[in-house]
Amino acid sequence: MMVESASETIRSAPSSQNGVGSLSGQADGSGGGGATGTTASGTGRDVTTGTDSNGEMSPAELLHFQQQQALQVARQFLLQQASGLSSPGNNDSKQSASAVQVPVSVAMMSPQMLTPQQMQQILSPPQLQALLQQQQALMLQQLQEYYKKQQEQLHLQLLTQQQAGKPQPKEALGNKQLAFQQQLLQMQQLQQQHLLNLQRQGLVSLQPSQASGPLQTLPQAVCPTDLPQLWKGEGAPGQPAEDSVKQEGLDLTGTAATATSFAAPPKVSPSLSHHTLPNGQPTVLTSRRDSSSHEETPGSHPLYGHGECKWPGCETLCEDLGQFIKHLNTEHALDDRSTAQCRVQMQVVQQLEIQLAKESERLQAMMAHLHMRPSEPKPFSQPVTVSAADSFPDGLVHPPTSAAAPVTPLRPPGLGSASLHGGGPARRRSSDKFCSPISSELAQNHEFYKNADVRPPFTYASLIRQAILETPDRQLTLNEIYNWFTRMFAYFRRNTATWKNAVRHNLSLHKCFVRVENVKGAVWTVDEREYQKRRPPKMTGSPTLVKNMISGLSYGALNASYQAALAESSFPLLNSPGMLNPGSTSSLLPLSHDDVGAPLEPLSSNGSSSPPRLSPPQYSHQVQVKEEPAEAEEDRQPGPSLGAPNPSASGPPEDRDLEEELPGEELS
DNA sequence: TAGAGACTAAACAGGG
DNA sequence: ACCCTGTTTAGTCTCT
Repeated sequence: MMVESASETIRSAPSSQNGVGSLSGQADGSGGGGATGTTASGTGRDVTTGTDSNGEMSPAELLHFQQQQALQVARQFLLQQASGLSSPGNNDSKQSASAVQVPVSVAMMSPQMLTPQQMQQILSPPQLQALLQQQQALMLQQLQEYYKKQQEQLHLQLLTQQQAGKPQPKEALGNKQLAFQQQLLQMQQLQQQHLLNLQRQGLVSLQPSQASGPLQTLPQAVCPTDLPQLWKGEGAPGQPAEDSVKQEGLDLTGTAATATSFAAPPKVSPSLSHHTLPNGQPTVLTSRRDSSSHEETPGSHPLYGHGECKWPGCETLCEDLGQFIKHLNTEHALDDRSTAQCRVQMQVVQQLEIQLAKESERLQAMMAHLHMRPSEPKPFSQPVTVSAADSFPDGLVHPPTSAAAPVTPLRPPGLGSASLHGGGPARRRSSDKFCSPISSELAQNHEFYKNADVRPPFTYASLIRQAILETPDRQLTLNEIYNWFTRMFAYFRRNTATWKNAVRHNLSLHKCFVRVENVKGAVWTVDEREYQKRRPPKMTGSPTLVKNMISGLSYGALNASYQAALAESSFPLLNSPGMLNPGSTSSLLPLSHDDVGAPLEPLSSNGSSSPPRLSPPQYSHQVQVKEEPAEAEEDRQPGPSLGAPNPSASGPPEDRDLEEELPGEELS
């Protein structure tokens, strides 16, 4: 009642989320990256200019200068490319084509007019990589030089102060250190933001090693672990941190709540902002937003969502953003604990990056084995016009691009074509039942769906059936079905009224669901024969299917949050003609057919207990179950629960599906 | 463009 | 009266 009505009110969220999505989509597509980039560096400059009074370039300015320099070099590079276009001996026809067509027009323009996006379209991925790596190395070098300079200066100051025999108050000394450290941290932040911006614009696709390189060098130069010691070493124990917090507090209180969302975090916990990949799904969901939140959702914070603090392991409830900011300042100030947590988080991210690299490699091998020719260079030249926001109108999964961009066009497991359309509860018409086998998909991505607020790309009917079949006696009450939904899918922990209604509707509507009066009440069972009838006899090679096939190849081993992270960068690719043009589609068809046919869900879902083709005995047995559930419960072997993903389910089932899918379809 | 499938919303009824 | 369960209808969207 209350819950229902409450959720009913929440229901309006999706529709509004669509609006948000479109908004962010605009921002993303129409130069949001550039906006974020300038904004990021802008805030950085605002922050830092005050602290640098020695006439030298502030860190922010230095970085800004570096960015400009990078752009200049890139432009020159482009001009060179444009002038040397007469040699179409490039191996990659696509790349050469894009390099030939665009630069000619681009070269007519003033080089300064080139935007990163344009460069991205013009340069081939390797070129971009090389270029940006070069620039990053340069930046790094200069930053380190700057750091050394600052350090020397500081030492000099300290020496002179000591020699002067006037023991400067500890606090003053500490404040100097503090300011210096702040500058360094801001440098890191700015560098990070710069890289993020570049990545966000698709200019950089850092391999894990590459990503960890530049990003880590500075933290190593100014090791985060040293920070607390620095704080404590120079000033009174805890005092500097307190001061800094107070300062931030002043800033926070001084600025409107709208401004706090962005001004506060980097300053309050610099080391945190250095790793904009906080843990877990919530952050993944919001971290993309954080780049533009100051533009569209001023009242948000990457570490704040659903009324609670998303700091790893915190989950403190905060009523509003202001309270959260307070909480952030008090509980997550720059101290040993926070620093340690950040380091842990950093390691988590690195591990994920490594894992991603491995899984990507595996995927490529798999796809290559299946003749999908995946190892083609990523079509970077494809303008990334399909914003992730379009793909995620609900704004739920907005993975950060700060992590290494996926090498292969991956997508989150659960996001079939359906999610491409409306996302959220919006129309997600899809050939869901043709999607990858729900059972294996669920088994492999169980954790993903469980944690990520992503709508599963399955129909209600298939989900209900799955829920029922997962139980030993193949029957569930309505409430148990509800519970299964909420247990298995984070998505269904919201909007309860909507999907529960849909579940009931599906149960009643589809003949494949049979209601059986039990002793305790009514239970629902699945009439597999009817269910199979629902399946159309033949598949066609629709793009949807191909997409589903791609998702069906699945990435079960991937961490859920990282899978979500993969989603964003993969969607544009999936939608790009380069990936799914008719030609490639046709080449994919055979496999897609197989895999898509795999939705012979009974096959994989029930493994041993439910043969691929439902033999009449099997069917009758199921009918029996309905009538005598208790009895059947005993002689039925509890089939491999899909909810508990078994490792074996990830491999063989696919093969089996591939083999038996066709005959299965003839069933109907 | 029509048809089918799917989703959402809502109304209604019966039982506890 | 309220809630849950179940049925039914209607509108809409997407895909073929």
